[in-house]
Amino acid sequence: MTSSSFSAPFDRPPRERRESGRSLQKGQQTKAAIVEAALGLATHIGLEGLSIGALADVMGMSKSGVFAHFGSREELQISVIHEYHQRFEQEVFYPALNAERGLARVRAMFANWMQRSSIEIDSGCIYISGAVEFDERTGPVRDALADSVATWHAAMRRGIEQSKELGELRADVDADQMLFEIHGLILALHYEARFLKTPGSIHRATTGFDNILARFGAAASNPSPLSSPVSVSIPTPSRSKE
Amino acid sequence: MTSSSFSAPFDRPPRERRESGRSLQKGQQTKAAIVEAALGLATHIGLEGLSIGALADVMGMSKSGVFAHFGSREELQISVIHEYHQRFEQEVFYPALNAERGLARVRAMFANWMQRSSIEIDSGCIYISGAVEFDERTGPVRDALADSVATWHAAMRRGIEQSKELGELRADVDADQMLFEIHGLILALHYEARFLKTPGSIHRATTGFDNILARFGAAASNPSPLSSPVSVSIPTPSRSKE
DNA sequence: TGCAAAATAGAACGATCGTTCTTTTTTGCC
DNA sequence: GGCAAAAAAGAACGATCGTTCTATTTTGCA
Repeated sequence: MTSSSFSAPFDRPPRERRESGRSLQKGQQTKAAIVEAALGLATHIGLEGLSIGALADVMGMSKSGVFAHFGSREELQISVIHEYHQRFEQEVFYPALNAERGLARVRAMFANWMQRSSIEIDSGCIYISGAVEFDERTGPVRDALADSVATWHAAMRRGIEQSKELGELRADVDADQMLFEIHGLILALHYEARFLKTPGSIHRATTGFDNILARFGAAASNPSPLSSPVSVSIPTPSRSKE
Repeated sequence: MTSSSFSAPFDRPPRERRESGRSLQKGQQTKAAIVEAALGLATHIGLEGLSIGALADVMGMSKSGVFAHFGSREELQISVIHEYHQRFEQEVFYPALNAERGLARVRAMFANWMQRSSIEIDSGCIYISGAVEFDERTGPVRDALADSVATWHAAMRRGIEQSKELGELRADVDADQMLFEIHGLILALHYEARFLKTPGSIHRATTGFDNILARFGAAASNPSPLSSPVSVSIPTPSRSKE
């Protein structure tokens, strides 16, 4: 509910267009529709592949009509990133807050992340394509992208730290190390399922997560910690939705 | 030495230009120089960012002069992929064959892979950027890329299987699962070090590999398997080069 | 209903793209 | 050294790109 922590770098729009709080002006809702269409295009072909001409075709508008809402292509790209950030937040982060603080919440975060990633096997993910497109550039687009990713990573790291404080993870666990390995599972899923079309990748990612949990000290919830330490599927007890 | 296994899909050029085995014609060595320059550009800006005009500038040639060597941009991209494949092969795979069959060789493969990945934090990697650029396309470029990656994965999987046969890994280890998790470490390294500029990513990747080895049954070479199961750095005993 | 402002359309710009065609230069062998 | 072939250059093509400018339409409030 609270939009305090996760959405730190992207606060609400700076109160544009008058001081009226009434229904959206026509231009504003058109802009929102353009951003939605742009996000749909960008996930598939990337932020760099996104062109104003193609976007205008999709919208049934003229190039200049679309362009006028943003003033530059960079501003359009940043709008798409902010929109993606908000959706990620609402699909992955907020629902996980319904789970109990600690390991249950970390599990919920990963489960939600996996659900979204599974969908993005078909649609694409601008956190991943954007990283490749902007990894050697500077500027506001790269910064918006990196800030958004860093914010999500910070949220997951916080969950891991809280699990440590609650004794659900070993006290000597390196949260950054654990996050690094989890992130790798998501990236491998995207690579193998979306590019290589390898079957069974989703199961490998979830199995990898269970393996990481077992190793980083979540052995308490593991019924037989020594008999089969590999590929043990630890069920998620309390899930909020899904 | 033997070019038997790893380089399966990319055999030697089909004996172009006469049947003479003598020194390279002028055109051939120019083409080789173009491919080298193209590879240098493509690793930084991607196979899709690679333009014939920019390549001509780098080479000090005309666009049409460069173009004539390939006949199409796709053919240029495929040539770059083949060149990258060969270099990867010679830097990562072949040297690892000097290590003993089994876990030592798997360790050597990963160490060589890591060394190359560490360099590619600065230069980029077309296996990673290419996956994002071509994950929703069909055609010869995507196929060349996917085949090259799949061939390398097969080589690593073979090393894991051999380690199982030699009893250096648990008999019930899922080689695809282990490969998936290792691949994730390389991808996370690239993402966090190259895009996010997170310090310490190289150490996290090597630590992750040690963690995977410890979990998948390489406990025999681990001096104290229970005291500190996290972040244990298992030294690589016999390394061929480096 | 009228009118200013906002939203959209339309045309054109310079630049770059891959590609084709023609011409010139360079190469390698007799 | 001459000569055919290979290699490279040069110019031009249609297309698309982001962007700018002006004209037209639509909106929202008086």
